[in-house]
Amino acid sequence: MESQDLRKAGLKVTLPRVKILELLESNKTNRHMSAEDVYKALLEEGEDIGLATVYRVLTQFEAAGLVTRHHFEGGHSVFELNQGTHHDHIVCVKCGRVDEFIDETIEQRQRAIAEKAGYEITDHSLYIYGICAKCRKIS
Amino acid sequence: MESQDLRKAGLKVTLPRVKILELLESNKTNRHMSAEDVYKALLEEGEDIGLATVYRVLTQFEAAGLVTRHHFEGGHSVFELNQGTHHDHIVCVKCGRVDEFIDETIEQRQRAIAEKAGYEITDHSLYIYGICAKCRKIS
DNA sequence: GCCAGGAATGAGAAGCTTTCGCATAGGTTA
DNA sequence: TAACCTATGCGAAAGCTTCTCATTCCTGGC
Repeated sequence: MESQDLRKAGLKVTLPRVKILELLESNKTNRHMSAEDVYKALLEEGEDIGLATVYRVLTQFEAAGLVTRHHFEGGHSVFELNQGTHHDHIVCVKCGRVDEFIDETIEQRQRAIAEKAGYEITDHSLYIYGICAKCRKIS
Repeated sequence: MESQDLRKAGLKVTLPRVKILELLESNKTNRHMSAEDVYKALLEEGEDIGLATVYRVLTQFEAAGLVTRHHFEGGHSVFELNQGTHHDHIVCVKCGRVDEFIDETIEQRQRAIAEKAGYEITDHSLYIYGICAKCRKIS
């Protein structure tokens, strides 16, 4: 039940928040959605939710730790529901396809590097950009 | 001599391009400048170069391989002169300080991951975000 | 179940970075 | 040096994100 998650996060249970959370949880195929994507998907469902609200809600979700915001190249952000474990991303520069991966070796090295540089690590982002198998066949 | 670099890159030797390249080469302390930074620095030098030109020139430099464009969090880009070897970045979220590091282990792992996922790697970006030693003392 | 009060929403305007269009100025090559 | 073509500067415009504010909607208490 989504309303429980919202309450736990200290957020009022409102229709836009429930709908957006439902959408993110149901969207198994494309787990990485931009604010615009979310907005359009809601419109198609017949929900009348403003773009400003989508941004507000997603920002609140991020603050509450429910979603993670990724800054991809091209100047726009995508949001992803936090479920399961941490992972990094490999992005196809041709078709925008996003794959995920986890590599504990890299994670360890990052922690070691931050420590050596005197940093207290708060976050990290690793993106590999490339051309996926499908796009390589085409071109 | 900067004009040689420009010619080699297939770019006409114009005053804005020379000035921007000089600025990037001279700026040893802050090697990561936003377009706005470059624009302001040029104004302070008395050069009358438009912001649009700064963007255009930096984009051309990027295409020519002279500089690299980094997409930091916060929705703006910074540019860095390509000199020496590839490296990644660790950014202080408090004061904006940027340190660099190289880790061959991580590089190797990335290549292996891309290959396994069927990608032909074109680029990658690794940013570690944290709080630097100085900022940790303050707060 | 209903009401009051404060928080959330929607719509449009505004902010920010980045790009575009066009007339003018500036390199370049012969 | 002259003519050609490209680069520049300026303002406008685009794209994403945030803000403003009147209106609507939850929530907790009755």
